[in-house]
Amino acid sequence: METSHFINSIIEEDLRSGKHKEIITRFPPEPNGFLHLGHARAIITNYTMAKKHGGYFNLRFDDTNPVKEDVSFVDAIKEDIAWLGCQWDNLYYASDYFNEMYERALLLVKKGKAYVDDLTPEEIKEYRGDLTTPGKNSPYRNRSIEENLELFIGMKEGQFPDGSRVLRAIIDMTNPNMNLRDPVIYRIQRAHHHNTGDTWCIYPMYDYAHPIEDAIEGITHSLCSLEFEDHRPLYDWVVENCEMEAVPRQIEFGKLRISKSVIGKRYIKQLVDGGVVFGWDDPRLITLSGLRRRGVPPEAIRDFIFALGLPKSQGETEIDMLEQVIRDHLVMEVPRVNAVLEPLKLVIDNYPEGEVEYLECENNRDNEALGNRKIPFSKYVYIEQEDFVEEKPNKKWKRLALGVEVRLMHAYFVKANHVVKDEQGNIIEVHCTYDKDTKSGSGFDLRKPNGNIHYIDGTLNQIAEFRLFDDLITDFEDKEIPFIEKVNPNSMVVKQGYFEKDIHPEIGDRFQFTRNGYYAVDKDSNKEKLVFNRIVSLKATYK
RNA sequence: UGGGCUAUGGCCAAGUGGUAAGGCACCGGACUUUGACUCCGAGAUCGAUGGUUCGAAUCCAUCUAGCCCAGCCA
Repeated sequence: METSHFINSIIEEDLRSGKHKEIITRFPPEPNGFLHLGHARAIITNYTMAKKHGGYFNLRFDDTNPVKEDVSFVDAIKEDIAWLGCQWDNLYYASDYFNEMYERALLLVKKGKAYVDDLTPEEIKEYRGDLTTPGKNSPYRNRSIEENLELFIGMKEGQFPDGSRVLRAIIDMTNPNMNLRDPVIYRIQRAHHHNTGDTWCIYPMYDYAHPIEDAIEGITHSLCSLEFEDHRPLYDWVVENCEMEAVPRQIEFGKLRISKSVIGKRYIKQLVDGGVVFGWDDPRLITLSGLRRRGVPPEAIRDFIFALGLPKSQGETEIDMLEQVIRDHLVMEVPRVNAVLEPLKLVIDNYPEGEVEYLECENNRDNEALGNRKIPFSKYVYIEQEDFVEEKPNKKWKRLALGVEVRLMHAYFVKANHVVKDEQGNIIEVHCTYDKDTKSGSGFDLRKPNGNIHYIDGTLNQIAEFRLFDDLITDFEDKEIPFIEKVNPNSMVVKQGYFEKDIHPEIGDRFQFTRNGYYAVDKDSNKEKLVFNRIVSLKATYK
């Protein structure tokens, strides 16, 4: 798979020039939510860059803020990454480095590069200035090194209440880059940490912790998204002033955006917490667990990510592209079977009552390796309601209609003669006659049918539930409407219909339903009923 | 209005001075026991303007538009 983006070029240049002998990358999720498609880009990119150049790839949980994080996410994140096929070489936690971070902070204080500030959060904000106004130095900025040392140690020893003081880097309060206006690097926060328990009551801030984590692990290229570009000078400042031996390089790439979908963790969380969806693994979500449950193969996700490249531009990719990559993956790989989602009974008047034929049927016409199977056929069958109309509407109609002959795929030509309706005028039965000379496989070619439709035998079948998914969110443009009110009430439509009798799939198994789409067996299936998720429909040039 | 970044057909994206790859979508057409698949074909002068050059999407200048930054979040 082609990966010739600008980051790849930088890496190859670093290898060629001898700057690095091996490439070490990392994926540093914060364990505070589930992974989504956007993370997939980061994971796959980091993994691929390391593996392609013979290096290694670390998974590191960026757990520097215990009040926001939870172990429950750790296992889910690991599962998602493994599912994507990006097995990490090392598993680390930022919290493993708390001690070293603390020592390096001490070093900064001793070098006169950091100070303890007693300003309240509100005051810090005031002193920081704004986008066009330079900040002012904190009155505590010129404390002596000794005093700073004592106070910072005091912070660590738990002598001060939460939020009463912070450690700040001494950089430049007038810098046009807000990140350099004496950034806070340690805060006091008495919270139980999932990894370090109650050992610490001070926790490092991301901007301080991250470069140290990278340097400790010898990360050569620290990839992140565009919003951290402004943080790079601070990243470099920390590496240099903390005197880290290894010098990782931060490189930023654009975030992934997908049309007609929500990708932000906080938006997805709203949907989950609001009970709008089943959970983080709802098939309508583009979380990795949601995509997995829906039936999307991980290879398709990787191809999709590669197909997009790794730009710094800020576009939004149409979801159709993802869907097409998924189809491309499934078309040759999965069996093509039959299902009827909205059944209409077809009675073949001249077919003997009680007789059953088992007809030969390929599992995938374009992939013989998938073998054959037999499907039953008898006097009563179900076809899709949308495959019949009383009067053929136009020349392009390639389905059944009164007086029209079509082929029931793998079986015979049938011609519709009359219908039976209920009191409300709904068609409940279509009566037709079949021509026994037209049996599939017989080589009959004296007439062309008006199309080919599929069917499920009227009694030899199993009932199934089909879940069809549509856009979760509508009205993306309207910024006035609260996000949660934009949820599409028809984002999931459930149909009860029939599936072939002799196929007994496992959860997660994927199929193409002829003339309909790709489906996967959902975990809600049970002995009484199969439940299928529609992964993606077949392309339709009619309708 | 301070700083950082981005700008190639409807969407994504190659291209880094030599005369616009590819994918998705769309529109034609062929094939077809899935209106699927497959296969042909159509479609941009590169945000704007001005300059440098024999020659520019690629270099320079100016402008315009969009995104990000004022957490003791990551």
